[in-house]
Amino acid sequence: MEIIRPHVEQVLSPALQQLGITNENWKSMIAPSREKSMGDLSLPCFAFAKQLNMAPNEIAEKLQSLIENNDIIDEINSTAGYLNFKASANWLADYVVSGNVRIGDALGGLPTGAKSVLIEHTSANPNGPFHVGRARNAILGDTLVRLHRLYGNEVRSEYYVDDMGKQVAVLAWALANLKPEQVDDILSDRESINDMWNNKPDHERVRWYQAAQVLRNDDSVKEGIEKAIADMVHASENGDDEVLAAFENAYQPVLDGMLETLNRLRINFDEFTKESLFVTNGDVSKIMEKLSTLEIHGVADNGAEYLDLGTRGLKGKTEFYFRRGDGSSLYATRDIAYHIWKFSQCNNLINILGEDHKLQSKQVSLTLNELGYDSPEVLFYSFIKLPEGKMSTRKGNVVFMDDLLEEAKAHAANLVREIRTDYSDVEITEIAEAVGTSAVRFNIIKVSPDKGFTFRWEEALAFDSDSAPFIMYSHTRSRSISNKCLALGITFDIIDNSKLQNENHEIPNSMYELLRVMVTHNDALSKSVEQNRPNLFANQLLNLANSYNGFYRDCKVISNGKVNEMYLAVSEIASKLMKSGMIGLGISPLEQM
RNA sequence: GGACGUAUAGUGUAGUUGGAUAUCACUCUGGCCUUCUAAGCCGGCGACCCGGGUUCGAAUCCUGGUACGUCCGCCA
Repeated sequence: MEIIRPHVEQVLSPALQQLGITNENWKSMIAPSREKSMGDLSLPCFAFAKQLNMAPNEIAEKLQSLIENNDIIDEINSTAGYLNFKASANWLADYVVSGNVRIGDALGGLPTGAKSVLIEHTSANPNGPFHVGRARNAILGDTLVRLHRLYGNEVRSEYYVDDMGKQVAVLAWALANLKPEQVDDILSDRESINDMWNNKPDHERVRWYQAAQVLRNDDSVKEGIEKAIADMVHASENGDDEVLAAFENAYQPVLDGMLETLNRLRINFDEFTKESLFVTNGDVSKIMEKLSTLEIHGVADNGAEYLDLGTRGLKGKTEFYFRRGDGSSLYATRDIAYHIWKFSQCNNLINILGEDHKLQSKQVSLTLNELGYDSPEVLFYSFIKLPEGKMSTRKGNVVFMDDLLEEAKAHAANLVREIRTDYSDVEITEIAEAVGTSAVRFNIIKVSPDKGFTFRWEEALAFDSDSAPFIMYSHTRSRSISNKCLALGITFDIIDNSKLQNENHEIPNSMYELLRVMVTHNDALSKSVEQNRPNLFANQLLNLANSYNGFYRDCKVISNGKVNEMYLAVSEIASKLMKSGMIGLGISPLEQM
C-alpha cells in the first residue's frame, strides 16, 4: 500500500532517530505486510538488532511506544520483530470516495505524458491458422499493450510481417504449382478441414503449404522443388518486385484470415511492417557494410561474414553470421535493421518472443549494442503443449484457436441457457461470445509467461473462480446495483461526496478489505507494467473481484428501498476499477450475464 | 556435450526480489438463495525437487545433483 508510505516514513523517522538510527536505509526496508491481518506496511527490525544490541521484538516494541496513532495510520503494532502500520478504515474510505484511486483508461484515451513504447508482438509467419501455442504470443503481447495504455503510456503495437522467407516461398510455390485435387490427394491421410472454416483462407491455404512440405521430403521430386524455392528466396532477397508481389498474393489472404481470429480476441495492431522493406530500401546492405568494419568481424572460407560475440558475453557458439557466402542477408540481419528502424520511431521497445528465440534475440541485442543502440526489452514465453506432447502442425496434433473459441462459446451458451431461462437467443449469443473469448484470453494471461503449460480442454472451458467469467460476474453484480439505484433516482454522480467524507462511518470488515484492495490496485498495475508481467495484474483483478463479492454479501447498497450512498460510492468506484482492469486484460465487461 | 529457463498440496498456480503461521483455485468435504445476478459466499483437508553453503533469518541468493522445456543452421 504505497499511498501510506510517506505517512509511515514521517512518523517513523523521529522514532528511529531517538533510538540512534540515523542513516536512511530503513526506508527501503519498509515493505507491504506479509501478514495482511497485521498491517498494510511493515518494518522488519532484525537488521537493527546488532547495531542497537537489542532483540528485534524489543526494538519493534520500543518503536511502537514512541509513535502515536493518527488519523491516517490508526493502528501500529509490534509482533515477532515487525513493526506494523495499518491505515485507518475511515481514511481509506475517504481516500477512495474522493476519487483518488486512479481508474486509468486501457484504451489509451487519457494522455498522461508518460513513456511511449513500441510493442512488437505476434509477427507469426503468414502460412496458416493460429493454434493455441502461437496465440500465446498475441495474447500476451496485446495484453501488455493494453496494460501499458491503462497505466498511461503511449503505445504503438506492431506486427512484423515475414514476407520474404522460405516459408512464404513454399506457400507461393505450392499455390502456383499444385491443383486442389493434388493437395487433397497428398493430404488424404490427414484429418480434413473443419467444415466451419472451409472458406477461411488461412485454413484453406495452409493445406497447400502442408502439401508442399510433404513433397519437399519426397526424394523423387524434391530436388526440382528446392531449386525453384531457392530461386524465389534469392530473388526476393534481391528485392525482385515480381517475386515479392507473388509472395504477397500468396500470404495476404492467409494473414487476413489469421487477423480475423485475432480480431475475435480483440487483438489489433496499429501498424504492419514488412521485412522486405529493409532489403528494398537498402538498410540491410548498409548495416552489413558497417558490421564488416567492426573489430570483432570475421570471414569464413566461402566469404560468409560473422561477428564473434564471445568477448561480448555470448557463451557457447560465439560466431553470429550476418551474411551468407553468396552475399545475401539472413533473417537476423534483417531483424537488426528492423530494430534500428524501430528505435527511430520510439525510444522504448518491447518484443514478445517464444523461448526458442532467446539466442537469436541475444545476438541481435549484442549487435545493436555494438552499433551504439540500446537493447530492446524482451518478454519471453514458454510453449504451450498438449497432453500428447508438443504441438506440431506437421503431425496434426494442434488445437486451432478458431476451434477453441467456438468450443468456448458453445460451452458458455449452454451454461447461460441453463441458468438464465429468461434471456433471448440474441442475448445468449452475445454473452457466450464475450465469456468464451474472455475466458480463453484469461487462461493464458494468468499464468506466468516463463512457465510452460499443458493445454487441457476441461481447464480451458472451466468458468469458475479462477477465470475471466468470475471477474465478469462480479462486475455485472455491480452494474445491476447501479441500474437499480438509477431506477430509484440515485446515481453516483449526484451523490455529494463531501457528505460522505470526514464522518465516522460504520465500516464492515468486508468493505474494509475491499478498500484495501482498491488502494493497492495501481501498485499492482505499475509492477505488472514495469516488469512486463501481465499475470500479476490478472491476479490483482481476481483479488478485486473476490473482495467485491465479500462487500456485496455484507453491504447492501439498497435496503428496504433506500440507498446507502456510502456503499453505492464504493460499489461504483470498484465497478469502474473492475471495468477498466478488464479492458486492460482484454476481457469484455458485460452489463448482464 | 554446452548455454538458458522451469521445479511449490492429488491437480493447476501466486509469492511484492532475503522476512512473520507460504497465496489462490480445482478436486474431496460441511454449511448459505422469501431483499442488489448462487457463474457467488463461509468453514474443513492438503505443498516449497534432493544435498551442501551464505545469513539473525532462505521457497527466494550461491553451489552440486535430478527431472522437464528451449536453443546451440551461412533456416525463418
